Amino acid sequence: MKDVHNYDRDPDGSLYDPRVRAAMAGFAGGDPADPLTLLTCEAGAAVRTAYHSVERMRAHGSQGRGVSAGALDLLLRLNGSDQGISIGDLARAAGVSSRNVTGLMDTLENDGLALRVPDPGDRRSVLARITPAGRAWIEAFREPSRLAMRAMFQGFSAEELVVFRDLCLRLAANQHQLADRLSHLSQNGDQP
Amino acid sequence: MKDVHNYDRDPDGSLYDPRVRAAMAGFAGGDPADPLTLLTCEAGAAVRTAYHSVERMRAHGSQGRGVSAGALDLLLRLNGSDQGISIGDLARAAGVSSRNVTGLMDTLENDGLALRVPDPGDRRSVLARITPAGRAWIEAFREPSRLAMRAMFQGFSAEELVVFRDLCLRLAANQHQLADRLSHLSQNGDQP
DNA sequence: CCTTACCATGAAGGACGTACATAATTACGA
DNA sequence: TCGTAATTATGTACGTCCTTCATGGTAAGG
Repeated sequence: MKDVHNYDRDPDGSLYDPRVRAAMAGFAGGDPADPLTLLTCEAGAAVRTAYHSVERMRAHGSQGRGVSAGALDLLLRLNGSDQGISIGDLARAAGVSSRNVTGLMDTLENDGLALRVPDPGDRRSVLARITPAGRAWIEAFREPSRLAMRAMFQGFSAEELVVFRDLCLRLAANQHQLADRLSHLSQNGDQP
Repeated sequence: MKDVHNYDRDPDGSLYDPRVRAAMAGFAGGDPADPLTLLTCEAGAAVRTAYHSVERMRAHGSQGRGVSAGALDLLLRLNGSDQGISIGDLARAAGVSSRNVTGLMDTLENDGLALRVPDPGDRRSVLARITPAGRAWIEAFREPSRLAMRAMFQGFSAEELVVFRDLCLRLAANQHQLADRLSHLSQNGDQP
């Protein structure tokens, strides 16, 4: 499991993964008129790597306390709301299926960190709400998590963090727009 | 599953997710002497979002052709090598357990896209090698994937792609250094 | 030679995520 | 008003990724 992390640096000083580049060169490779394809492939792989790193750190901090990654996501969102959030809204906010949120809420409810209350305005709907125990859990989680996050982003300036967030969300926005277009294409015919 | 994607923009024009910020404000929140913590939390959440976007696009392109995300990762790496790569090396390169790579190789071998050959230099080791069918699969996958990647990173300049890759890998490098330090700490006593 | 370390894999399990079907409820149109 | 369609949460059933621990085969160094 020990990963010999030999990233290299391009002439401009930016990091890259030589193994990824070797793999992608044979894939996106030969066309010199299209250097952007190689770059996008490398960037896509880098996102994957970064995500795994974040998840691993998160696991160290939360999994040891009995809450998994997806459940933590929900709990943090619930912590930002007092009256509760419906299952569907949570699913849309997190970009996952509502069935998934139902399952995560089951585990949170079993642990006593959240509970379901009926939505007074819609009897089909269920509001998920954080419990005092949930808030206490988050409170205990706060400081170690803060330190871990700071360590993860060690060496990042505030400007770099902002740029990073912006690039990540632009990626997500592009994907979403694309997915919408694809689903509309498959629903309708062809030309507008 | 339709996600109403209402990201907002900070005064400087950079994207942020208001729901994440609301959740994180209550968590990393109040301390005005430490604005970086909120930023790091937002950045961490953004990585997660971006990763899911990439995975979803990848699923559209490959899962429909019978190869899952992890297996595709392996196949691309194998495509960059002719004589083959050992299971352990693949695991270290991808940052996952070797057991995991064994399982993914099983599926690739069942599909005929890769095969195992004995390592002439070490009879314990097994070299994973791509087959002609594997290369043909990749060839067929190349053009749709290229288009999808270009669409995903639409609006990204070459410089932004480089910066993005650099930031992602710096994150991964930090995490790795941190994990090493933690494991050493738990192995040894305390002070150096 | 023999102990130690390494390699791939079997076994078992956890977590995330999906699709489809269903019952309850709401919304809307004739 | 009544009936049809849409929405909400959830049951059922899967698939994939990833992990840890245990095991048999092999290499390396004393």
